[in-house]
Amino acid sequence: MNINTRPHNPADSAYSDRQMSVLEAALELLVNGGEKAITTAGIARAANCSKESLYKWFGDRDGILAAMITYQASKVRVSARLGGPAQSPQAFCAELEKFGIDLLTVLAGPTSLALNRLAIGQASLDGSALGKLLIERGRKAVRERALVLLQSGQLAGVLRFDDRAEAFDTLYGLIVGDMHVRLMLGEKVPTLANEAAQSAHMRQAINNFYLLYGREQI
Amino acid sequence: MNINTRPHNPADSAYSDRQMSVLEAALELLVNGGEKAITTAGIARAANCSKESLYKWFGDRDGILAAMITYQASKVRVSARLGGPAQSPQAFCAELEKFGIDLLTVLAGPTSLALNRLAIGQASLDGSALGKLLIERGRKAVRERALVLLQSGQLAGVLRFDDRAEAFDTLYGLIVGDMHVRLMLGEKVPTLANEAAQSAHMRQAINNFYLLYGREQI
DNA sequence: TTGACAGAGTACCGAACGGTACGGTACACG
DNA sequence: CGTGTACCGTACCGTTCGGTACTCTGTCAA
Repeated sequence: MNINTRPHNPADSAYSDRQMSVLEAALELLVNGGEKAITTAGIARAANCSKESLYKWFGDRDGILAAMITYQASKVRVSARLGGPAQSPQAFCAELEKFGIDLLTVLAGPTSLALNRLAIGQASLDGSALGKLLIERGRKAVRERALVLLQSGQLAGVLRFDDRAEAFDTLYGLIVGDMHVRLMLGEKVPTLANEAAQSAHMRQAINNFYLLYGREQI
Repeated sequence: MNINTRPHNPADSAYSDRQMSVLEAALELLVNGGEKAITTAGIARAANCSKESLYKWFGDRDGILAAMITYQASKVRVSARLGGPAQSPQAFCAELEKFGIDLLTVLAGPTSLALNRLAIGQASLDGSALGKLLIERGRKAVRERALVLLQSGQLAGVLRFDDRAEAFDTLYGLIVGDMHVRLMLGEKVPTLANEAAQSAHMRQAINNFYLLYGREQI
């Protein structure tokens, strides 16, 4: 059975090399020109393939958009550290800061921004299929990674909390704030302009998080 | 030559009653059907006006979208309390909680969500005009309100911080977190499902904020 | 060699949309 | 009463886009 004969199944993340190069071209179009630039003719031209192949592989235009999200999510699959329980507090702090930097880097990346804009622009009163896909494939990954990280911090005696999810929400809010929305709206966020500002913001966020959920009192 | 036929309007509303009713109809279309539903013919049909009038009043389709944002922002103009310096800590806490509830209520409102989706969907690599407008007309208002609120808290001796903007960012992150993005993606956020969950979340956020920026140590 | 097949390239179709033009109507004003 | 004006309703135009069909070329296996 050829791989091409199972097209529009969202759970199927196995794309052929040709299909991946097509999705790559489509992502570049999206990043550079927004949703308006994602036309079937445009993708076919940019990827040197025929429109007929696009429809055979992805079903319809929505299938292409969904495949773009699935493909990009499978590409960014972060190195999910296993939650090793014991480390020094300093090592854990560095781990936490690395997570924060990674989070901001991903959220501010042009491809992530473009896909989030795409899914949000499509959403309406009823739940958006692209939005669901983005949450399932993209957001849950970083959330899971953060949850095991927090748990390892608790086991190592660095952190103290009752509700892991609540602690994660707080951490996320302290790190990201409204930066994500502002970026998606096209604003130039000064916190991310240079390395120094970004590092200062991250230290501030982590410090506040420690004040709230650190084991030692202040 | 100004076409505005309302000489003695309040300086704020630059739109005539007829134009406002048209914008109201356009907003309803947007809320119910997303950006795709904002067609010139659709607006004209829903508002019982002619397409020619639309183009005379707003220039082109983008002008209609911009007018929708401007009009909605002028409508939601919150009662900006003047920063009265002295209150009891309890009164200030209630004020802060009221601000948080208002903030979440506005952000989760269908019209605000639809307009944010619209502006984000239009944004691209270069800054979006709608995004700038939304930030300028919508976001800055609540930010200013929060800043004077925080300052009054500092003057009343309840809060303690060096950088007002930094404190506001923290407060915003604690209250909103990633709820706004999840709502825009179409997710049903359980924190906003019922009054109890919302109130609990708000108390948690305010409490954390006090732990970070309250005057008395814990 | 030949047949099957995947896929590129192109032409085409119908629908929808942005924008314009025009006729008809109500109303204000002199 | 005549004239101008604002505006509605509708018809119309050019363009674009999603989706389909058809032709042609390269590849591979029997």
